Amino acid sequence: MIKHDKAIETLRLKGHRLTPQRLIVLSIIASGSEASGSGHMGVDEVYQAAKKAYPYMDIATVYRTLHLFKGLGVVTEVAIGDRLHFELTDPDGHHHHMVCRVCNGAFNLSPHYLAEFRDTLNKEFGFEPDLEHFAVSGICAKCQEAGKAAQNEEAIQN
Amino acid sequence: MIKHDKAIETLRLKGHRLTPQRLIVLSIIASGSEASGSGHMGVDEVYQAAKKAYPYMDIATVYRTLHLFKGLGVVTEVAIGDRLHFELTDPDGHHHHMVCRVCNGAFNLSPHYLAEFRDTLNKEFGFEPDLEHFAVSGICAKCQEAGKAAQNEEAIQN
DNA sequence: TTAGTAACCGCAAATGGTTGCAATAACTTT
DNA sequence: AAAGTTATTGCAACCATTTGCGGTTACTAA
Repeated sequence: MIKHDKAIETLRLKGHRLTPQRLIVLSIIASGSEASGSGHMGVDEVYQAAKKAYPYMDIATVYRTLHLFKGLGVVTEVAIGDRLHFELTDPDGHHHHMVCRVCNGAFNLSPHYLAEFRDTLNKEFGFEPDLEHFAVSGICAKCQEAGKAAQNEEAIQN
Repeated sequence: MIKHDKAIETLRLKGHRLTPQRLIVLSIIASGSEASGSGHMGVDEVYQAAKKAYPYMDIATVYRTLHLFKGLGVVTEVAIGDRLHFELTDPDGHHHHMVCRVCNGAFNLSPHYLAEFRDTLNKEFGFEPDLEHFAVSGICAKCQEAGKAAQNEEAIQN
C-alpha cells in the first residue's frame, strides 16, 4: 500500500482531482500487480474489475485515467502483442520488457543489460531479439524450441 | 527500379500471386521512398495514391499487401507516433529509427551505434532517449530547444 | 457551509487497423 | 485455349483506442 499512497499524493501535488474512478483504477492495478505473476494488466481486465466496484465506469475513463497515471510516472505502459497493458511503475529502478512475438509472453529485463544487449540476451535468456527499430520483440527460448521442425524452408526472411 | 524488380521476383518465388493491387502498392512505396526525404509513407498516403491508379482499391487490401511485403522483407514497418509507416527495406544493411515524441519526426540511425547507445545518441544527435521498454522514442534536438522555457515546473515525472 | 469554477465523467461517434465471407481472378494443368 | 483450384479481393462488420460534448462533481474560496 506504500506505492498506492505515494501515487495519491502525486495526484494531489500535481493539482489533479481525486475522483472515485481514479482511486478505483489505481487500486485495481495495484492489486493486479501483486496478484498475477506477470505484474501487468490488460485494459479490459482493469475495466471489468472497475465496473464491479462502480457500475457506471466507462472504458474511456479507464483509458484516460491510465494515460494520466502514465504521464505522472505512477504507471508504466507495456505493449503485449498489439494490446496495451499497464502496471505500477517499479520504484527501485525501471525494468524493461522482452515480448515474445509467438506466445506474447513478457519477460522483465534489468537496465544494466542494455550495453551488452544482444549477446547477453542470447546467452542469458535464450532470447533472440530482432532489433528492427529497437523494439525488443523477438522469440523466447520456449517458442524457439517449439518451432524448430517447421522452420527449415518456411523462414520468413528470404 | 532494381529493388522493385527484386521484390517482384521475391513474390513469385514464394508462390504469391502477382496482382495489380500488389504491383501498384509496391510502385507507390518505391516511388515514395525516393520522392519524400523521410523515405517512409503513411498507410493512408499509400491508399490515396493507390486509389488514383485503381479506384476500386480497398484500404484493407493496402494493409494486407503491406503486411505481406513486410513478412517477405521487401518493406520495413516504422511506427511514427501511433501510426504505421512503411518504406522499402534498405538493401545495404538495416537502419533503425529515432522518433521524436514531440514533432513525430523520424531519424535514421546506423546499427553500429547500438553499443554506445545512450551516450552516443546524446553527443552525436542531441537526441535524449527515454529507454522505457527499449522503444527509441524521445525528443529530438530541435524540440528540446523549443520547449525549454515552459519546462521548469511542468516536468512530467514528479 | 455554501456557491463558483474548471476538471472530469459518461456517452456516443469517430479513428486506425483487422477480419470473415462470398465473389473474383491469377496461376496451373490439361 | 479452356477449365479447375485456390489465393486474393472488396465489402462490411468488427476491434481497441481516442475524442467532442454537455452535464456533473471535486476542490477552492468566501
